[in-house]
Amino acid sequence: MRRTNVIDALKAEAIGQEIKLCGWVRTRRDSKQGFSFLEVNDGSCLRNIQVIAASDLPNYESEILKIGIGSSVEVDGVVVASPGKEQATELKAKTVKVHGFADQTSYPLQKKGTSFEFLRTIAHLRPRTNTFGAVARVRNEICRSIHNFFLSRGFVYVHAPIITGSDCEGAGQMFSVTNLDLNQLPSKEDNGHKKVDYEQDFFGKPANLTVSGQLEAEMYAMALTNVYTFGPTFRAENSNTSRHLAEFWMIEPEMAFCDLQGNMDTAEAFLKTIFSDVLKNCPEDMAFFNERIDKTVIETLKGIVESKFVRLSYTEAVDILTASKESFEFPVSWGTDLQSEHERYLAEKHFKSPVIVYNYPRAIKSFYMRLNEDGKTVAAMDVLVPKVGEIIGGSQREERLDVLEERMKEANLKPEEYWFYLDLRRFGTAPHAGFGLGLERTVQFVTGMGNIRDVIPFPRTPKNLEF
RNA sequence: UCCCGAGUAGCGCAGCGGUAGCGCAGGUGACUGUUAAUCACUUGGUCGUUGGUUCGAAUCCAACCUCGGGAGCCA
Repeated sequence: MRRTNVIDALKAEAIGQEIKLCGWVRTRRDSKQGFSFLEVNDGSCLRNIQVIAASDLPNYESEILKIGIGSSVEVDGVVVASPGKEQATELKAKTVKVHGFADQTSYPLQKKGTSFEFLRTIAHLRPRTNTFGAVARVRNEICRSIHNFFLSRGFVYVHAPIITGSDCEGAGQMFSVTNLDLNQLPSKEDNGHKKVDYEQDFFGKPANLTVSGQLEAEMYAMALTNVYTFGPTFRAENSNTSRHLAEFWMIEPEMAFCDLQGNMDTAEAFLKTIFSDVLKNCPEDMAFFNERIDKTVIETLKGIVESKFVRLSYTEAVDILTASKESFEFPVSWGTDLQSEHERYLAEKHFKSPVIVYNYPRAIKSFYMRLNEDGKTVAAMDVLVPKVGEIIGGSQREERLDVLEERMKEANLKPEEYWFYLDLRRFGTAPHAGFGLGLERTVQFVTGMGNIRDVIPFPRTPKNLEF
């Protein structure tokens, strides 16, 4: 018999069908009238299906009465209309096969209140909870929506490498990749100093995990026009916040013949598509988040889908912040980077909507961002959303060889290590732009989950690598 | 990494100087087309670790570890 998912067995159309259903028991209730109720969940949706197991089943005494939370079962039976108030259908069991019991004295999950902190210590079991099941499904829907958005617009999905040889991508601290014996490192003399001899390492030179796929995406954009990367990214920063991970997923579109304006247009349409897809395709999970996690998520997402993002220059942002009566811990002045509190004020209080800030001072942004005509600012943009803060960071790239070389000197970078990046400007250069979207921050924003460690299956953070 | 706050039964928490308690879970029994079922009884703890103050420390102090909130870095 073909296996049916819980989500399908719950539909009224299923009534009368004979099905096989498999899943994990969330709770068992017994009736002395001669049957037990088993709430079974298989992750296909938030809800459970109620299985009616009658006492005349051959294994009723021996097995069914021993089923507790966490047991896995395979049920053959008929879907019938439920006399109960809480559900339309239920499954009347003809056979109940127990694949595995779960010892109730040691099974850590309960029917009632379990903290996210505790669930992180049992990351192998937490997907069996309502919240983490819903997060997994919404995260999946967001990924589907992202691919749909780009593929339907003719973007090519490019796989950027995970291991990179450029040790100065500039986006943060990197993790080393080596197969040298760390207890017996080969060394060689260099100007009288003993240094690790990387020539003996696997790649013959220092290697790291990528902190961004942007440079690689730019190379493909300069041939395929519109591309995007979607993969894991690594930062070895000692960041202990609810918004940072050492390993996270990032989406980086890169578009040739595109300026900052087009970049902002794409970013806005992109976020709106994701939010509306989730609202449309995950109504049950979103209702759950709205009820249990954050009473405002659905309203917020709907508002964003229907509204236009506020766009203002860095200079205008500084003017607004200076004019505001808000008392900030850090003073605002033109030329310094916006602090978290400033970004939050703009998105949460002043505009109460996503905000795109663009044209930042050149001194506080990366070398590859295109220098504006004023000579003081670069064509950078950050998309700020309430609560999470920066969700997208991007820019139009510097396509002029001489300007780029000048900017690299300012940043103390060695042009020879970026020879391929500079080649793009030598051979058929073109204006281009792109941005990076943090997947986990997007999942956080969409679900209302407060901690980024709870929107990725197995979070990697400083001193945390158990699973 | 910095500034706050917290670590007490499997989980959620109370106790804040005199030697440990509640709810849930687990166990036993009763009851029930039940809905995080309900009711009664019951098992369970070197109070994060190490050291100090004290006649006496879960309670006060110090260091460390872990977690949370905020900051920096950023996505």
